Amino acid sequence: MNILLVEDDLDLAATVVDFFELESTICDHAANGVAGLNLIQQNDYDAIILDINMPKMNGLSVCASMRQEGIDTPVLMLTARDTLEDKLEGFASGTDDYLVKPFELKELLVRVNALAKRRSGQVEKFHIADLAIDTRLKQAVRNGETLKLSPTGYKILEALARRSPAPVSREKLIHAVWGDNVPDSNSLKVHLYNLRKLVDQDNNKALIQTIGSQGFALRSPAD
Amino acid sequence: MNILLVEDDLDLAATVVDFFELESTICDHAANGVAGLNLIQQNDYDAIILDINMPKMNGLSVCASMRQEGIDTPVLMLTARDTLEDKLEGFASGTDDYLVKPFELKELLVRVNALAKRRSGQVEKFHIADLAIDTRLKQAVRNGETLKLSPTGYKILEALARRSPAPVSREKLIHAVWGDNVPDSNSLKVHLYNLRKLVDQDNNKALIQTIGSQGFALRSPAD
DNA sequence: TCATCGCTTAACCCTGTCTTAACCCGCAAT
DNA sequence: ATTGCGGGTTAAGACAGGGTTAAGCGATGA
Repeated sequence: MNILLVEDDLDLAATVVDFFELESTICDHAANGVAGLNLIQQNDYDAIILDINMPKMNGLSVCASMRQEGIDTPVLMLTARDTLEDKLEGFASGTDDYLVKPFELKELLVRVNALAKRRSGQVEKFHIADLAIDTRLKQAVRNGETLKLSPTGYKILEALARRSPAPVSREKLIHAVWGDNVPDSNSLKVHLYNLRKLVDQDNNKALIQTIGSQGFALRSPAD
Repeated sequence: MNILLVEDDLDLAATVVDFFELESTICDHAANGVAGLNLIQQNDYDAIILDINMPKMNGLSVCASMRQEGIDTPVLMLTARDTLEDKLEGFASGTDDYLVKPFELKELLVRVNALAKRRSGQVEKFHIADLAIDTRLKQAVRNGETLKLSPTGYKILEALARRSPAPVSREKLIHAVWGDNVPDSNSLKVHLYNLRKLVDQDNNKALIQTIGSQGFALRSPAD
């Protein structure tokens, strides 16, 4: 991950940068608003932490400017100002979150992570062996090839992936696919059969496994 | 806008609901976690406010469950618990923001708005492959040529672009174009057909794609 | 006033998908 | 040995979702 900290208190900045690097997050730093805005325009960060009180250009202006330019990177404002008016002003200028100093580093971390995760489109991706499922795009890829799944087939696969490597009972699967309108015959069997053909046929490793009278699991055979 | 409040303190709930309705935001209410989860599964809210301490099912479990099912609606947790551990636990279960009681109604409002706004997007320009959309000028350009879109056609294209490359459901598209005054027949089909003729006809790459029973997506075929 | 444009509507068709009902097998319990 | 059960495999028909067309209507602007 790649974030930017704009903060004129150099001690604090160093602490924050170090802390983020421990979490294997690259953290650029700018010591004033103008320098920060330049970096924002040149790079594509996953999130930005903005101090409000800064020389040259304050955080509110930086945020408003970047929004004006159409940059929608998530912003978290960091400041000692804690009145309601200050917060409202912050959100009015387009910030996504507002944290008051003094703060816990860990809280800053989880808040920034939450912002960044959303930005990437709540990337919910599953990887089971060489199978990748993208829940946002509603598609699955195995061996670099996008699988041509039917709508129902995809739903079953996603439900399996969500619980992987644990087995999913028949009832859970049926509920995941049909909700409460359950078809009255062995439709699920057939869908599973077809799904297996698409997912496992061209491979020596069968990922869709039948577990006793428990249900089905998506995992590599070794596990 | 359409949000959900899950809160067992009925007095507080009534206050919040009233406050949001003043801002012309429809605010559903559930008095416990189980009821809340049901509403979440049945409806598509712009944001959800979750109390943590509740009978039957606490807010953390509600949040974790909905995320498990792939519902990525923004969540704001509301609670009297203010220790760092509590907050970390909240974010670990998948919340987007965390506000400690007692709180100012206005702060709740702007935070919820910030969460909801991020979903609808505040970006002005989109680029999907060789297609460029300018939401300010309300026009789209492909291969250097400005497309002669009808008003409705443009609205559909913009709605698709905002979620690109993820698919957009029929319902979402209809809502984006007509709001609540929904035409009763297959108007959307026809508009999509016409839109495809304008956008994709002169190109080998068809950007407007049909995704199973999920909806439609704007993305290049390779993805 | 007329012409044009865009929107809605209702048909129609086609294709891919879902359901259904078979039949098959192996295993375990009787 | 037999029976029942859980699961796998097929194929056929029904069905729905989506694509395509054309006609009519209202609004808008010349």
